[in-house]
Amino acid sequence: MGSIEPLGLSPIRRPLHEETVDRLRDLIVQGELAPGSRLNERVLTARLGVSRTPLREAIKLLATEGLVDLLPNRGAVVAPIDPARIAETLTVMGALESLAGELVCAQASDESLADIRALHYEMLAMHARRDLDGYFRYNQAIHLKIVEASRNAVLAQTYRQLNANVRRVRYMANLSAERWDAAVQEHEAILAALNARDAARLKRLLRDHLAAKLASVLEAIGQK
Amino acid sequence: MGSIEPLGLSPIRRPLHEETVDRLRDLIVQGELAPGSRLNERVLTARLGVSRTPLREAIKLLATEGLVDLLPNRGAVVAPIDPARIAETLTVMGALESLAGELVCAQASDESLADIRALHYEMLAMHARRDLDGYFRYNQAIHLKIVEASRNAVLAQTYRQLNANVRRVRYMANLSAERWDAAVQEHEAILAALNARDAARLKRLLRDHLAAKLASVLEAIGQK
DNA sequence: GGGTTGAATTTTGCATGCAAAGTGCCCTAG
DNA sequence: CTAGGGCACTTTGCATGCAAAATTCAACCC
Repeated sequence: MGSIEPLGLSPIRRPLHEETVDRLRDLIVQGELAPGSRLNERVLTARLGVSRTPLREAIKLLATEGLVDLLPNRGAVVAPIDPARIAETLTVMGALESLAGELVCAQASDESLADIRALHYEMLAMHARRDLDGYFRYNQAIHLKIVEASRNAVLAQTYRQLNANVRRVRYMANLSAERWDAAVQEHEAILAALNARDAARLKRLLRDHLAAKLASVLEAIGQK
Repeated sequence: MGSIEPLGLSPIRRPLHEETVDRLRDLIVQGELAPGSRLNERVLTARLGVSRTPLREAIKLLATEGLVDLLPNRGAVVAPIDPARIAETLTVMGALESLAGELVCAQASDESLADIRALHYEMLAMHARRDLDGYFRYNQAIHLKIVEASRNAVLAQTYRQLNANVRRVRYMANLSAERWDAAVQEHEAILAALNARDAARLKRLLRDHLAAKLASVLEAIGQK
């Protein structure tokens, strides 16, 4: 029954196609593969060190995430960053986070809330020392944590999927100082509502927060 | 520039993997491939008349939709119908429809609303003649149409994806007469709010309607 | 000189081959 | 008769082969 693990060494290889999806997604999200650029299979197999089969499976998965566009008989390109689509995505994410907030107030464990609080203060620290990258990381982590604390796996997965598409603009959009400060204020309010488990208020705050992010992101894109 | 279409004849073949995703999804949604049954590649290639490559791509896509579970090195199985997961999914769909209702009131064209009205009356006809299958079809069509009328493609796609998973229970759950009548009443109210473009009311109605469906579905599953 | 055609090359889409992991059956030992 | 081990078969995961579609590029015609 229980097979013997070879001495702590856990050579449980993840399937190649999974690994490839993640690596390719990272390349796209971080902008290393620019929006609009073609995904040449030969080039990518060389770059990623996998054969075409798992690569193609990965490309098709990312197409359903909206990160790449499939052109029949002509391969795939990194999906362009379409402001309208980003706006649509953030609208949906707003509704999802809003639902998450409601669920969190109703049923999240105190430990989850404590985790979120901790992340919040880490984020404040990053803001204090004007570390934008660090701030983004903790900001992301907080929103993800809220969604996960909702104890609704479908919600969390849907949110993560949409999020990949939005994260791409991060690397283009350098927050204005005012917007940054305002966002931190909004997070303070969110944390307060979370502590009070005030579902109605939290819902509204999260939704407004996402709406503000939408405005900020669109402005940043517009400048490009 | 504009290439000439070969005389109206449009022999544009869809990619095989796409075709395969759709066919396989139908088999699963309609229960022809029972929950828990293994997806043997050799068997399915024979049944669908495609080779393993597009089939495997299709299976991986359906895995992200949650219709199949991937077991590394042991293939794939049709995802079991998990009441908890169905509940989670319907909760998320409720939030999405609620958002859709809001958007529809704000910005849908009068034509879209007219389409929905028409579908509504078709559905009433099916209810009148106690045609459950026809009723389900129009019911589905109405909900999809609402989501599409929101003019948010991301919302629509997300909704459709979640919906596939829920449609499976349809074929198991034979609505009680009371619940059926109640659902029709709810639809009447929804249509009224839609006509009045009363966003707040529509939001609430759609959310409650989904919640009621959730209860009904869970009960039906419970009986199995 | 500009535009068009067409042949060579590249690239994709799908099929199939090969090795490793998994499964089950049978035989044997107790 | 049951439990265990080993061997053969099946199935998956990944790599590669092959044909068709698309792209490129250059010669040619007007």
